[in-house]
Amino acid sequence: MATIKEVAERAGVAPSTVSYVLSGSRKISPDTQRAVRTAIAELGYTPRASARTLRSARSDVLVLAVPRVPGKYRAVDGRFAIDISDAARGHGYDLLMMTDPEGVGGLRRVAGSGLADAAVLMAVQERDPRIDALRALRFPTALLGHSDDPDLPRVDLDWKAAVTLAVRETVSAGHHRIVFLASADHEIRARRGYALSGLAGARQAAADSGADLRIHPSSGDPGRLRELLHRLLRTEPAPTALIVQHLVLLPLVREVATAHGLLGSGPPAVVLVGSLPDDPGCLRLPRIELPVEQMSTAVVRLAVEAIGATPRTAGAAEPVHQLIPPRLASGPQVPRPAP
Amino acid sequence: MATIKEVAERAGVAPSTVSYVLSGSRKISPDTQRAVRTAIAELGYTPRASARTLRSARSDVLVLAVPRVPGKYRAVDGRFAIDISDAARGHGYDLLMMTDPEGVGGLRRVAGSGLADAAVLMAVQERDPRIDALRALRFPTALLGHSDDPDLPRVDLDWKAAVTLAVRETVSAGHHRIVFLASADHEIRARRGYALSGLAGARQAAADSGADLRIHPSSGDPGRLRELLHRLLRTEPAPTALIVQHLVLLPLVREVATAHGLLGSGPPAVVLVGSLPDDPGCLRLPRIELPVEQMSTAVVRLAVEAIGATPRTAGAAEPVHQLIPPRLASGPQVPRPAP
DNA sequence: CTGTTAGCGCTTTCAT
DNA sequence: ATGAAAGCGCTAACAG
Repeated sequence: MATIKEVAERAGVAPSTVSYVLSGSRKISPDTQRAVRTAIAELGYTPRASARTLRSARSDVLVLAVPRVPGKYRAVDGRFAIDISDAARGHGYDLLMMTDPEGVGGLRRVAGSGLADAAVLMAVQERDPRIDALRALRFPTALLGHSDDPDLPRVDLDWKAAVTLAVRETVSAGHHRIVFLASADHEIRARRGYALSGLAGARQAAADSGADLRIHPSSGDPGRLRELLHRLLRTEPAPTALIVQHLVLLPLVREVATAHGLLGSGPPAVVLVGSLPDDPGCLRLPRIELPVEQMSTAVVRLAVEAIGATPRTAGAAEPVHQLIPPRLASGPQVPRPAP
Repeated sequence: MATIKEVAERAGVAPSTVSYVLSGSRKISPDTQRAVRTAIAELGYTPRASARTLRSARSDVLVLAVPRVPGKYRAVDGRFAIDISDAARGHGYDLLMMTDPEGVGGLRRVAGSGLADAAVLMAVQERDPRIDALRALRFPTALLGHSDDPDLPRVDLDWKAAVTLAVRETVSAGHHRIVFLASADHEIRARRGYALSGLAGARQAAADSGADLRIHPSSGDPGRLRELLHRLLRTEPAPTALIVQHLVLLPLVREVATAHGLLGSGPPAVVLVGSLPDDPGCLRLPRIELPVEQMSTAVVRLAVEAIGATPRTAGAAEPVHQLIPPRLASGPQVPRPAP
């Protein structure tokens, strides 16, 4: 409601002085400071974001492109949205959601209109059209998740190391016959980064440890997955531990694992890779969590840095590719196999 | 990059004409239209949001206040954020997240700065300070969830009817001894709307149906809840069905229910109230889902209507309190009790 | 049917 | 240490 002019009048100074008090970019006498601050408080003045943005060409807003598949819902998306919003506030930015039901148009509009200063792209696919659109606009961008694109800064969990770590922990607990339930077959066919890296990690861990690691893609279809799991766990000699990267159907996995004695009254011989922090469904299982908060902080930092870098230093330094090292969640340990 | 002036020059018209072509608020000849649209396309022109907002005092942005409890995470919040973003786009609005780690300051700043035109408040508490702040600014607001406040439009699931429906369905399937696991005791003590309404629904359903409905608050503590559930399900004569409103620890509930034979190879005698749509953890259970999409659409509509209503019709008509009627999710039915 | 023009509220030179 | 004033890009009232 109140404008900078009204504040200035009430404080008996020029509008520019009020502006300088607010921005701190000029030395102002203590007396004037006090007068201005009093007037601001009395009028409940808040600067108009639009005027400030129009003038300064900075909106202090980031836009988050959330992937959206109608009918499907991935809990991880909402979780990142919230954590990234927190991280953005920590850098002085607000976060605008772009759920993009209209394809790439929404993002282009927000970027082109100056509504946001930079974009964070989630769950990037190979040859993502959103990347092309933002690049065409020379819009500062940071990626969350795997991507082929070598030019943009990005952050991801080191999925290969994560699976390797899970296998290593399971082997050191004494397990020799282990099933690794990898990402779903459709994710592998789509060449998703986490899916391929997970597989690579499993293969390497198998070679390194010499354990009998039975690697198998999961399935997005509950019926198929149930059948598959029964088959894998029934195989003789029976596996004593199960490592799961495909967590979407975790309840089903639990059910089958329970039937085969891997879960029950004793400590669970099921290890999760990439679970959501604080997910009550995972609390009692040994696991490597998706470091959502850490990844959010990191990707926001990259996006903000890209704002300063883009105009002048057009791709000067090499882009940052930040792989977060996995950590075993504190709490439940991988149990030794039954004797 | 390009401005309206450049478009105008290229099309050989005045800037205002370009503006009118864009807004459609004036009749423009087909020839001029074409020339302008061509110029827009060639230049890749996107109007500056800040200039438009400064001029028109409308930002076409809604702000969503997401409640945030450090260390806790409720999957439902992220889900609503995404669905509300979709709904907002459907009304021509973008959605700004406000995760409010700084308390109520962020919301006040966004409202006061004109960054957003209206607010949607999630998970409103009794005597919510955010409501006071927004009311002081006369900022258009709509609420999602229960609230004491009678003055603001709001949307919620009709939790009382939901629990009543769950009980009715369970009774008509032939169950006579039923346990209702209500919200957690701390939620009831905090007088959360969904908790109290759920209890009320259960009491009324018990009275109406004459069934042996054992109503009990849940617990947020896993250890306590496990013990409680064992006790409730062990009581003789043994209950044949379990209705659950407290879903946070559902995996634990499943575990105990399985041990008592309510879940297993046969159809599940566990009924959920307020589960998230598409949650793989709930797919096989009979349930009344939280109608997230419907609620999101409704609350966005109320927020948008509040924008038009506030300036002139200051609280003219009575505020809308929209209770969404519950529906049994298609799919699994409540099974008859074992003979 | 189209053009001219006056600001919206702020930041930032330039001037003192 | 402070003021004065230009102008960011757009919309809408006014003027043909």
